[in-house]
Amino acid sequence: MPETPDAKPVGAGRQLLFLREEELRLAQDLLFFGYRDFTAGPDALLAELGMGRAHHRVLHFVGRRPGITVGDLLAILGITKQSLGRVLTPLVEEGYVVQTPGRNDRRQRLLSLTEAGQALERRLFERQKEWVMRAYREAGPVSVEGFRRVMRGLMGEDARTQLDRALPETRPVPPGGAGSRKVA
Amino acid sequence: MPETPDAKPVGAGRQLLFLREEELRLAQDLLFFGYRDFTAGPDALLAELGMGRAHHRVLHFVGRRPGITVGDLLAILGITKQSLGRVLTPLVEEGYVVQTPGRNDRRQRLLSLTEAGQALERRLFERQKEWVMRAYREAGPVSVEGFRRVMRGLMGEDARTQLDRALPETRPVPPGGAGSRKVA
DNA sequence: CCGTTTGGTCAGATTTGTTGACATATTATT
DNA sequence: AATAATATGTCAACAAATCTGACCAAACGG
Repeated sequence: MPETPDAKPVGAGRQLLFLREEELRLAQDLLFFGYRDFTAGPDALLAELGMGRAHHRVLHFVGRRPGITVGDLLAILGITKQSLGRVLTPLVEEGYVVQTPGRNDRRQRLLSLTEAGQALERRLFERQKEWVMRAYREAGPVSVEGFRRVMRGLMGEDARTQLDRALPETRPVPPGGAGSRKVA
Repeated sequence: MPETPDAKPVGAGRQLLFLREEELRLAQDLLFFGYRDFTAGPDALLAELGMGRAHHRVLHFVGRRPGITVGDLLAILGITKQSLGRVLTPLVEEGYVVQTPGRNDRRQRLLSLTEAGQALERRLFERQKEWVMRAYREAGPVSVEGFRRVMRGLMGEDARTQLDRALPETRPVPPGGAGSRKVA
């Protein structure tokens, strides 16, 4: 918390206020341009397949949490089930995503990627990976850590909770193999 | 540049690769959630006025570069003039933006915000300002600098150029006051 | 058995983007 | 002066991704 410039010389206060405002407008610019160009690579690839960004998001989050329920996916994406349906149904029909009934609760349709789904998600990921790695390399590890902290701060409470649940604790690679599939 | 782990023990290499991939997937998550929540505040306000995010972008960039030409705005936004038209025309009709013919080239319609436009843009900005300031405060100045560097790295060449042209060099406040209104 | 939850679906609307074709005014070139 | 190029606007049709509202079916749970 820097000074609240009320008793300060007026010129300096003005300058500080100006800088703060300019700083924040710059943040707006950076987020607009950065996010747009961050998504440009996958967008191009998706367009060739007759898909859009919404499909990518589903592939991404299903890939991230295999066996996720429709309800949880809806909560993460923050959209209605009708909107999700129009993207998810084609993905299932075209063999990118499978739905298996939950064995505790058979109303649930647990979602996971097929081989084709994993392959497609990977192709999309690779594009973004190259792009992000370039930015990370140019900026250096300290900046990357700062980037992560600020981005996390830009998230609302709900999103933070979801992110933490999605990534329990940078789970280390299970040395034995694919053995630790508990809970659900 | 960190090590390029080619001659390293295999286990460590695996681990590094895993972390790198997980790191990058985390970046995807952060950008998705962060950008969404970053825009949520203005979106809500805009909805009340029957406008959308596209209107905000026009108000933002016109406010940032008063007197900008339609062509330059199109280049910044990266959309077609038809798309811009459907957002810009209402903004002009409702008195948020004015078009004044360029005095060098009278084909141009130089865009700037009216008083009402400035007021609206400010209301939108204030919401985002609070949000970003919270994130900035929580993260601290070093992280903010890192955030800026990474975001800039995520931008493509064109966007970087435009950003630099938009903000010639953190122009200092003209000490005389509001006297530098030339051009139009 | 009955109410709730989980998920799906149909229908219609909105916002924001796209192409393509043309029109108008103004500037630049020949 | 005639012609070409540029800056902008506009009409029409279309697509992607969201929304709301209504309704249905299967399965769970008391």
